[in-house]
Amino acid sequence: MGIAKNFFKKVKINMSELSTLLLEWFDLNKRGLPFRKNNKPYDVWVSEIMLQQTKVDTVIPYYNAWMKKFPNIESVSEASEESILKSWEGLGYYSRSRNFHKAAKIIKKNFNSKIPESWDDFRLLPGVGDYTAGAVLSIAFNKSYVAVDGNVKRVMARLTSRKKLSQYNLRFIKSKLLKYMDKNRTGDFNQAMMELGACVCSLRNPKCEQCPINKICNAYISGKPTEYPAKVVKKTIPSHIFVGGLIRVRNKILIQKREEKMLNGLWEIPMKKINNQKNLTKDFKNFIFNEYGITVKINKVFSAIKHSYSHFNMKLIVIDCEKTTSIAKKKNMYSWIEKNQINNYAFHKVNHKVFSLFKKKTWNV
DNA sequence: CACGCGTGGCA
DNA sequence: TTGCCAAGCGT
Repeated sequence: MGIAKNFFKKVKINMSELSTLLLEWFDLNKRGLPFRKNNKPYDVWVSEIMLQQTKVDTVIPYYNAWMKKFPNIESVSEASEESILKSWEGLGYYSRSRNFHKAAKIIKKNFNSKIPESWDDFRLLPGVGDYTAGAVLSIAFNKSYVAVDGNVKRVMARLTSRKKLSQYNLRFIKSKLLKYMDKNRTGDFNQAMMELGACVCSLRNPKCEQCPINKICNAYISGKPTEYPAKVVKKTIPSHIFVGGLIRVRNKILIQKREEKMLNGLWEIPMKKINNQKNLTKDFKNFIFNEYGITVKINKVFSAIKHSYSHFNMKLIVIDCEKTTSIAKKKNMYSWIEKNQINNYAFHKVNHKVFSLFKKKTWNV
Protein backbone atom coordinates (compact mmCIF):
# COMPACT_ATOMS: atom_id res chain seq x y z
CA MET A 1 0.00 0.00 0.00
CA GLY A 2 1.86 3.06 -1.19
CA ILE A 3 1.12 6.64 -0.29
CA ALA A 4 -1.11 8.29 -2.86
CA LYS A 5 1.04 10.34 -5.18
CA ASN A 6 -0.99 13.15 -6.63
CA PHE A 7 2.09 15.32 -7.07
CA PHE A 8 2.41 16.32 -10.66
CA LYS A 9 5.12 14.64 -12.63
CA LYS A 10 7.92 17.02 -13.46
CA VAL A 11 8.09 17.45 -17.21
CA LYS A 12 11.36 17.43 -19.05
CA ILE A 13 11.41 20.88 -20.58
CA ASN A 14 13.23 21.86 -23.73
CA MET A 15 14.46 25.38 -23.05
CA SER A 16 16.00 25.96 -26.47
CA GLU A 17 13.12 28.29 -27.38
CA LEU A 18 13.45 30.38 -24.23
CA SER A 19 15.39 33.29 -25.69
CA THR A 20 13.35 33.54 -28.91
CA LEU A 21 9.97 33.51 -27.17
CA LEU A 22 11.10 35.87 -24.43
CA LEU A 23 12.70 38.48 -26.69
CA GLU A 24 9.73 38.41 -29.06
CA TRP A 25 7.51 39.26 -26.11
CA PHE A 26 9.95 41.84 -24.74
CA ASP A 27 10.19 43.74 -28.02
CA LEU A 28 6.40 44.21 -28.01
CA ASN A 29 5.79 44.78 -24.31
CA LYS A 30 8.78 46.51 -22.75
CA ARG A 31 8.14 49.69 -20.83
CA GLY A 32 9.94 52.79 -22.11
CA LEU A 33 12.16 53.31 -19.11
CA PRO A 34 14.02 56.67 -19.06
CA PHE A 35 17.24 54.97 -17.98
CA ARG A 36 17.25 52.64 -20.98
CA LYS A 37 17.43 55.23 -23.74
CA ASN A 38 21.05 54.88 -24.78
CA ASN A 39 22.47 52.18 -22.47
CA LYS A 40 25.61 54.15 -21.71
CA PRO A 41 27.59 52.41 -18.96
CA TYR A 42 27.33 55.22 -16.43
CA ASP A 43 23.60 55.69 -16.99
CA VAL A 44 22.93 51.98 -16.72
CA TRP A 45 25.01 51.66 -13.57
CA VAL A 46 23.29 54.57 -11.81
CA SER A 47 19.89 53.06 -12.58
CA GLU A 48 20.95 49.58 -11.46
CA ILE A 49 22.08 50.92 -8.09
CA MET A 50 18.88 52.89 -7.58
CA LEU A 51 16.75 49.94 -8.64
CA GLN A 52 18.15 47.65 -5.95
CA GLN A 53 15.15 46.68 -3.82
CA THR A 54 13.35 49.71 -5.18
CA LYS A 55 10.42 50.00 -7.59
CA VAL A 56 10.82 51.57 -11.05
CA ASP A 57 8.25 54.30 -10.33
CA THR A 58 10.11 55.36 -7.21
CA VAL A 59 13.44 55.48 -9.02
CA ILE A 60 12.45 57.58 -12.06
CA PRO A 61 12.38 61.06 -10.44
CA TYR A 62 15.57 60.36 -8.45
CA TYR A 63 17.31 59.09 -11.57
CA ASN A 64 16.40 62.14 -13.63
CA ALA A 65 17.53 64.57 -10.91
CA TRP A 66 20.75 62.62 -10.35
CA MET A 67 21.71 62.59 -14.03
CA LYS A 68 21.21 66.32 -14.22
CA LYS A 69 23.38 66.97 -11.18
CA PHE A 70 25.94 64.18 -11.71
CA PRO A 71 26.12 63.47 -15.46
CA ASN A 72 29.27 61.32 -15.31
CA ILE A 73 31.74 59.44 -13.11
CA GLU A 74 34.03 62.42 -12.71
CA SER A 75 31.27 64.64 -11.30
CA VAL A 76 30.48 61.98 -8.70
CA SER A 77 34.11 61.50 -7.77
CA GLU A 78 34.48 65.23 -7.15
CA ALA A 79 31.21 65.66 -5.24
CA SER A 80 30.99 66.09 -1.47
CA GLU A 81 29.52 63.37 0.72
CA GLU A 82 26.85 65.91 1.72
CA SER A 83 25.65 66.58 -1.81
CA ILE A 84 25.62 62.87 -2.65
CA LEU A 85 23.44 62.13 0.37
CA LYS A 86 21.20 65.10 -0.38
CA SER A 87 20.49 63.71 -3.85
CA TRP A 88 19.76 60.30 -2.32
CA GLU A 89 17.54 61.73 0.44
CA GLY A 90 14.34 59.68 0.77
CA LEU A 91 15.44 56.84 -1.51
CA GLY A 92 16.64 54.58 1.30
CA TYR A 93 19.53 52.13 1.62
CA TYR A 94 21.94 55.04 1.78
CA SER A 95 25.07 52.89 1.72
CA ARG A 96 24.34 52.44 -1.98
CA SER A 97 25.18 56.10 -2.54
CA ARG A 98 28.22 56.02 -0.28
CA ASN A 99 29.57 52.95 -2.07
CA PHE A 100 28.95 54.54 -5.46
CA HIS A 101 30.82 57.64 -4.30
CA LYS A 102 33.79 55.45 -3.29
CA ALA A 103 33.62 53.51 -6.55
CA ALA A 104 33.65 56.72 -8.61
CA LYS A 105 36.79 57.88 -6.82
CA ILE A 106 38.47 54.53 -7.48
CA ILE A 107 37.53 54.68 -11.16
CA LYS A 108 38.89 58.19 -11.52
CA LYS A 109 42.14 57.22 -9.83
CA ASN A 110 42.74 53.75 -11.29
CA PHE A 111 40.81 53.73 -14.57
CA ASN A 112 41.08 57.32 -15.80
CA SER A 113 37.35 57.86 -15.06
CA LYS A 114 36.38 55.10 -17.52
CA ILE A 115 34.08 52.37 -16.22
CA PRO A 116 35.98 49.06 -16.49
CA GLU A 117 34.55 46.49 -18.89
CA SER A 118 36.15 43.44 -17.33
CA TRP A 119 34.22 41.40 -14.78
CA ASP A 120 37.15 41.23 -12.38
CA ASP A 121 37.73 44.98 -12.31
CA PHE A 122 34.08 46.02 -12.21
CA ARG A 123 32.87 43.35 -9.78
CA LEU A 124 35.47 44.39 -7.19
CA LEU A 125 34.14 47.96 -6.91
CA PRO A 126 32.27 48.77 -3.68
CA GLY A 127 28.51 48.22 -4.00
CA VAL A 128 28.86 46.01 -7.07
CA GLY A 129 27.69 42.42 -6.52
CA ASP A 130 27.09 39.60 -8.98
CA TYR A 131 23.73 41.00 -10.03
CA THR A 132 24.88 44.57 -10.71
CA ALA A 133 28.04 43.41 -12.48
CA GLY A 134 26.02 41.10 -14.74
CA ALA A 135 23.37 43.72 -15.43
CA VAL A 136 25.75 46.57 -16.29
CA LEU A 137 28.19 44.48 -18.31
CA SER A 138 25.41 42.83 -20.32
CA ILE A 139 23.25 45.91 -20.89
CA ALA A 140 26.01 48.43 -21.52
CA PHE A 141 28.66 46.21 -23.16
CA ASN A 142 26.66 43.20 -24.40
CA LYS A 143 28.90 40.86 -22.40
CA SER A 144 27.66 37.34 -21.80
CA TYR A 145 26.84 37.49 -18.10
CA VAL A 146 23.53 36.68 -16.43
CA ALA A 147 21.76 39.12 -14.12
CA VAL A 148 19.75 37.17 -11.58
CA ASP A 149 17.56 39.35 -9.39
CA GLY A 150 14.48 38.39 -7.36
CA ASN A 151 12.30 38.35 -10.47
CA VAL A 152 14.58 36.01 -12.40
CA LYS A 153 14.89 33.66 -9.44
CA ARG A 154 11.10 33.39 -9.28
CA VAL A 155 10.65 32.93 -13.05
CA MET A 156 13.31 30.23 -13.17
CA ALA A 157 12.06 28.52 -10.01
CA ARG A 158 8.72 28.19 -11.79
CA LEU A 159 10.11 27.15 -15.16
CA THR A 160 12.18 24.40 -13.58
CA SER A 161 9.76 23.72 -10.68
CA ARG A 162 12.29 24.31 -7.92
CA LYS A 163 10.75 25.16 -4.55
CA LYS A 164 13.93 25.90 -2.72
CA LEU A 165 16.35 28.58 -3.91
CA SER A 166 19.37 26.81 -2.47
CA GLN A 167 22.88 27.65 -3.61
CA TYR A 168 22.78 24.47 -5.66
CA ASN A 169 19.55 25.43 -7.41
CA LEU A 170 20.78 28.97 -8.01
CA ARG A 171 23.91 27.65 -9.68
CA PHE A 172 21.68 25.39 -11.78
CA ILE A 173 19.47 28.33 -12.75
CA LYS A 174 22.44 30.51 -13.69
CA SER A 175 23.97 27.80 -15.84
CA LYS A 176 20.71 27.33 -17.75
CA LEU A 177 20.33 31.07 -18.29
CA LEU A 178 23.88 31.38 -19.54
CA LYS A 179 23.41 28.42 -21.86
CA TYR A 180 20.16 29.60 -23.44
CA MET A 181 20.55 33.40 -23.51
CA ASP A 182 20.81 35.08 -26.90
CA LYS A 183 24.50 35.98 -27.00
CA ASN A 184 23.82 38.81 -29.44
CA ARG A 185 21.33 40.45 -27.07
CA THR A 186 22.47 39.56 -23.57
CA GLY A 187 21.30 42.83 -22.03
CA ASP A 188 17.86 42.55 -23.57
CA PHE A 189 17.62 38.91 -22.51
CA ASN A 190 18.42 39.75 -18.89
CA GLN A 191 16.01 42.68 -18.85
CA ALA A 192 13.30 40.60 -20.51
CA MET A 193 13.57 37.99 -17.75
CA MET A 194 13.19 40.73 -15.14
CA GLU A 195 10.32 42.43 -16.94
CA LEU A 196 8.53 39.11 -17.28
CA GLY A 197 8.92 38.54 -13.55
CA ALA A 198 7.72 42.04 -12.69
CA CYS A 199 4.78 42.27 -15.11
CA VAL A 200 3.61 38.70 -15.86
CA CYS A 201 5.22 36.09 -13.63
CA SER A 202 4.46 38.10 -10.49
CA LEU A 203 4.69 36.77 -6.97
CA ARG A 204 1.00 36.66 -6.03
CA ASN A 205 -1.19 36.60 -9.16
CA PRO A 206 0.86 35.49 -12.13
CA LYS A 207 -0.82 36.03 -15.50
CA CYS A 208 0.09 32.61 -16.83
CA GLU A 209 -2.39 32.74 -19.72
CA GLN A 210 -0.57 35.78 -21.11
CA CYS A 211 2.90 34.37 -20.51
CA PRO A 212 5.03 33.93 -23.64
CA ILE A 213 6.88 30.96 -22.14
CA ASN A 214 4.06 29.11 -20.38
CA LYS A 215 4.43 26.14 -22.71
CA ILE A 216 7.90 25.49 -21.35
CA CYS A 217 6.98 26.18 -17.70
CA ASN A 218 6.77 23.32 -15.21
CA ALA A 219 4.90 25.42 -12.63
CA TYR A 220 2.25 26.32 -15.20
CA ILE A 221 1.84 22.69 -16.19
CA SER A 222 1.50 21.79 -12.49
CA GLY A 223 -1.43 24.21 -12.16
CA LYS A 224 0.02 25.72 -8.98
CA PRO A 225 2.54 28.33 -10.13
CA THR A 226 2.54 30.31 -6.86
CA GLU A 227 3.95 27.32 -5.01
CA TYR A 228 7.28 28.08 -6.67
CA PRO A 229 9.48 29.13 -5.06
CA ALA A 230 8.32 28.18 -1.55
CA LYS A 231 7.80 31.04 0.87
CA VAL A 232 10.56 31.55 3.42
CA VAL A 233 9.61 32.32 7.02
CA LYS A 234 10.58 35.82 8.06
CA LYS A 235 11.55 37.04 11.49
CA THR A 236 8.92 39.19 13.20
CA ILE A 237 9.85 42.84 13.32
CA PRO A 238 10.13 44.43 16.79
CA SER A 239 8.61 47.79 17.78
CA HIS A 240 10.50 50.45 19.71
CA ILE A 241 9.47 53.71 21.33
CA PHE A 242 11.59 56.81 20.77
CA VAL A 243 11.44 60.31 22.17
CA GLY A 244 12.68 63.26 20.17
CA GLY A 245 12.61 67.01 20.47
CA LEU A 246 12.10 70.03 18.32
CA ILE A 247 14.37 72.16 20.45
CA ARG A 248 14.04 75.83 19.69
CA VAL A 249 15.98 78.93 20.53
CA ARG A 250 14.51 82.06 19.03
CA ASN A 251 13.88 81.12 15.36
CA LYS A 252 16.22 78.15 15.23
CA ILE A 253 16.03 74.43 15.94
CA LEU A 254 18.69 71.92 16.91
CA ILE A 255 19.67 69.13 14.50
CA GLN A 256 22.40 66.50 14.65
CA LYS A 257 24.31 64.44 12.15
CA ARG A 258 24.12 60.68 12.61
CA GLU A 259 27.39 58.88 13.15
CA GLU A 260 25.99 55.35 13.35
CA LYS A 261 25.90 52.69 10.67
CA MET A 262 22.19 53.05 10.06
CA LEU A 263 21.33 56.28 8.22
CA ASN A 264 24.94 57.32 8.56
CA GLY A 265 25.66 60.92 7.66
CA LEU A 266 22.01 61.94 7.59
CA TRP A 267 20.62 64.70 9.81
CA GLU A 268 17.84 64.45 12.36
CA ILE A 269 16.31 66.16 15.35
CA PRO A 270 17.76 64.78 18.60
CA MET A 271 16.03 61.49 19.38
CA LYS A 272 16.60 58.46 21.58
CA LYS A 273 15.15 55.00 22.08
CA ILE A 274 13.37 54.56 25.42
CA ASN A 275 12.05 51.42 27.08
CA ASN A 276 8.73 52.88 28.21
CA GLN A 277 6.86 56.16 28.46
CA LYS A 278 6.65 56.33 32.25
CA ASN A 279 9.25 59.03 32.70
CA LEU A 280 9.03 60.43 29.19
CA THR A 281 9.80 64.10 29.82
CA LYS A 282 12.36 63.34 32.50
CA ASP A 283 14.18 60.86 30.26
CA PHE A 284 14.09 63.38 27.45
CA LYS A 285 15.49 66.22 29.57
CA ASN A 286 18.29 64.00 30.88
CA PHE A 287 19.15 62.85 27.37
CA ILE A 288 19.31 66.39 26.04
CA PHE A 289 21.42 67.57 28.97
CA ASN A 290 23.85 64.65 28.82
CA GLU A 291 24.24 64.79 25.07
CA TYR A 292 24.29 68.55 24.43
CA GLY A 293 24.61 70.21 27.81
CA ILE A 294 21.27 71.93 27.27
CA THR A 295 18.36 72.42 29.64
CA VAL A 296 14.90 72.85 28.10
CA LYS A 297 11.43 74.10 28.96
CA ILE A 298 8.72 71.85 27.55
CA ASN A 299 5.85 73.42 25.61
CA LYS A 300 3.93 70.42 24.33
CA VAL A 301 4.17 66.66 23.96
CA PHE A 302 2.78 65.40 20.68
CA SER A 303 1.24 61.99 20.11
CA ALA A 304 3.51 59.44 18.46
CA ILE A 305 4.59 59.51 14.84
CA LYS A 306 4.81 56.03 13.35
CA HIS A 307 7.55 54.97 10.99
CA SER A 308 8.56 51.51 9.73
CA TYR A 309 12.15 50.58 8.99
CA SER A 310 13.21 47.32 7.38
CA HIS A 311 14.05 45.71 10.72
CA PHE A 312 12.05 47.59 13.40
CA ASN A 313 8.99 49.78 13.80
CA MET A 314 9.33 53.18 15.40
CA LYS A 315 6.87 55.12 17.53
CA LEU A 316 8.41 58.56 17.90
CA ILE A 317 6.99 60.91 20.52
CA VAL A 318 8.00 64.46 19.67
CA ILE A 319 8.38 67.17 22.26
CA ASP A 320 8.14 70.84 21.42
CA CYS A 321 10.49 72.71 23.73
CA GLU A 322 12.76 75.73 24.15
CA LYS A 323 16.34 75.91 25.23
CA THR A 324 16.71 77.68 28.55
CA THR A 325 20.41 77.31 29.39
CA SER A 326 23.43 75.58 27.94
CA ILE A 327 27.02 74.85 28.81
CA ALA A 328 29.77 74.34 26.26
CA LYS A 329 29.64 70.68 25.34
CA LYS A 330 29.86 68.95 22.00
CA LYS A 331 29.47 65.24 21.87
CA ASN A 332 27.75 64.95 18.52
CA MET A 333 28.12 66.94 15.38
CA TYR A 334 25.18 69.31 15.57
CA SER A 335 23.85 72.57 14.25
CA TRP A 336 21.23 75.24 14.97
CA ILE A 337 19.29 75.97 11.81
CA GLU A 338 16.42 78.16 10.68
CA LYS A 339 13.31 76.75 9.08
CA ASN A 340 14.34 77.79 5.57
CA GLN A 341 17.65 75.89 5.92
CA ILE A 342 15.96 72.49 6.18
CA ASN A 343 16.34 71.96 2.45
CA ASN A 344 20.11 72.38 2.72
CA TYR A 345 20.47 69.21 4.80
CA ALA A 346 19.74 65.57 4.02
CA PHE A 347 17.29 64.28 6.63
CA HIS A 348 16.01 60.76 6.97
CA LYS A 349 12.35 60.13 6.45
CA VAL A 350 10.88 60.34 9.94
CA ASN A 351 12.14 63.92 10.31
CA HIS A 352 10.04 65.04 7.39
CA LYS A 353 7.04 63.54 9.14
CA VAL A 354 7.99 65.60 12.20
CA PHE A 355 8.39 68.78 10.17
CA SER A 356 5.05 68.36 8.45
CA LEU A 357 3.38 67.71 11.81
CA PHE A 358 4.78 70.93 13.19
CA LYS A 359 3.90 72.83 10.05
CA LYS A 360 0.28 71.83 10.59
CA LYS A 361 0.32 72.66 14.30
CA THR A 362 2.58 75.19 15.93
CA TRP A 363 5.36 75.74 13.46
CA ASN A 364 6.47 79.29 14.17
CA VAL A 365 10.19 78.73 14.35
C1' DC B 1 25.30 32.55 5.76
C1' DA B 2 21.70 35.03 8.10
C1' DC B 3 21.06 39.37 9.13
C1' DG B 4 21.19 44.61 8.85
C1' DC B 5 20.05 48.03 5.86
C1' DG B 6 14.93 52.53 4.00
C1' DT B 7 11.08 53.49 1.85
C1' DG B 8 6.58 53.21 -0.53
C1' DG B 9 2.83 50.60 -2.43
C1' DC B 10 -0.43 47.23 -2.18
C1' DA B 11 -3.58 43.44 -0.54
C1' DT C 1 -4.64 48.41 9.89
C1' DT C 2 -0.81 45.43 9.50
C1' DG C 3 2.34 42.61 7.04
C1' DC C 4 4.82 41.74 3.06
C1' DC C 5 8.01 42.66 -0.43
C1' DA C 6 10.72 45.09 -4.33
C1' DA C 7 16.04 45.40 -10.95
C1' DG C 8 20.84 43.47 -3.70
C1' DC C 9 25.13 44.25 -1.10
C1' DG C 10 28.30 43.90 2.83
C1' DT C 11 29.59 41.51 6.71
